[in-house]
Amino acid sequence: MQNFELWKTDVNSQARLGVINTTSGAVHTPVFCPVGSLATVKTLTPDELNDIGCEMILANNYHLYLRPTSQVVHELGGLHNFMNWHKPIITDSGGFQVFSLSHLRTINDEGVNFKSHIDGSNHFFTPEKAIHMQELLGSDIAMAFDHVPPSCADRELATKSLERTTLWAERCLKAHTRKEQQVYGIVQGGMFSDLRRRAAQEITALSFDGFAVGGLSLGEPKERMYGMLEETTPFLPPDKARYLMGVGAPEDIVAGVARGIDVFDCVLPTRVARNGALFTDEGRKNIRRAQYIKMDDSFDPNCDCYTCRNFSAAYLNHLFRSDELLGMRLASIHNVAFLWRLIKNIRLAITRDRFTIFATDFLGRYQVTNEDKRLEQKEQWLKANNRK
RNA sequence: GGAUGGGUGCCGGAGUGGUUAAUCGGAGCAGACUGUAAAUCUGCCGCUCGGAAGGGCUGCGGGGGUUCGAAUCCCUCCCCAUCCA
Repeated sequence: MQNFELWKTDVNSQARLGVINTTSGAVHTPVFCPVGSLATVKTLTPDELNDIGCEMILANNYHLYLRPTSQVVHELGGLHNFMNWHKPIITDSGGFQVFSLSHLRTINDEGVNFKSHIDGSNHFFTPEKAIHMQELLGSDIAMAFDHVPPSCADRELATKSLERTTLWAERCLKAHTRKEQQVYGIVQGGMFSDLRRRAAQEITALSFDGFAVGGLSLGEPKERMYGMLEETTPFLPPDKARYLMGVGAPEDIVAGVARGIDVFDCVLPTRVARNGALFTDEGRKNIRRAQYIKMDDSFDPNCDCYTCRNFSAAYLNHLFRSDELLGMRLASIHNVAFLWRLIKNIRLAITRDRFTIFATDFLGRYQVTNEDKRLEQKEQWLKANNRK
């Protein structure tokens, strides 16, 4: 059985329909993977994810290595057993933490020295170690250890991280021993078209089971990100799965599929849910708003998720205003279910050769946050948190 | 009746002569969040005109006074808490 089967390509776009075959089962694509870095999709049980329909989730090598440690997870029967999720799991190598915890690490060609955010202890990550630890976790798909540069990286840094990522990719493949576990390589290249192309060519020359596009959606404007995608996916082999890392805003999933992406993962639906924002066909809406205090109807009448079937907007509003934990759970269920419904609709549209019509319709209705506001507030968040 | 301590913006609570439309919490009103150090962060939060910059008005229990200037000092009245009769 092939690791990836391409079933169909849309006639009017690059959208694809396919299936990823893993030892834990099949994953139909396009697919969205909720993120459970610490072996838990925050606030949700595996049963709830199953009820929604989720086919694959993402866990994090770095976080689990620090606690409870990869070895402990291994001794407890592996990640699936440990967290009681028996469908496919993809693990991030820790490459993203090279970016997100950049102030706690130093990097050279050999690897990355992290100062643990938990207790300050030092840990040296190498590509070999990143692969070995993911083998201990027993994920179905392991990611290569990459160097993620910030979106503002200049040409020099983007080139360096690209070269380092290629070097590390080769070492990852060489270190990999578990045949039943797939490994995906990652394309970097910053915000430079030619570097993206070069990275794609270098990485796809290696015998990975699938290919990821990394280093996007890190604060650059959306058009930029879409542009970079367009410079990358044409250089990826059609017979391997393509994974856009860390992307999961509804509009970006649609845009990504249109540009030939099969797999997405993102913390957005669950994080945003914990802060009271719910996805709707018209865009994200804050359930805390005063307008919902007395709304006895379902928050989203178009939604058939557990939350919308059983609770009023007024009740959700109350839970959030009262800081009740159930609010975060119900909102998370809704947001993950919303994305899953989006994925199902996308698949259906591709099947019927109607993807571009669907995409135009969806994007026409879905209100996206103003770019300037996004960037401004993101900056403020970073500033506030760097103080600590 | 007496003693003591108090009365500050929606609430709690700083502030004891100018830099105070008034620190800081909470509540309230909005917004952000993209391979999770995120149940986090940001802005607004007396009234009013303005898109904004900025302007006007009112304001620290009530009234009166001192002062160039008062939430802050003085007088007086009202109210609250505790204690004593």
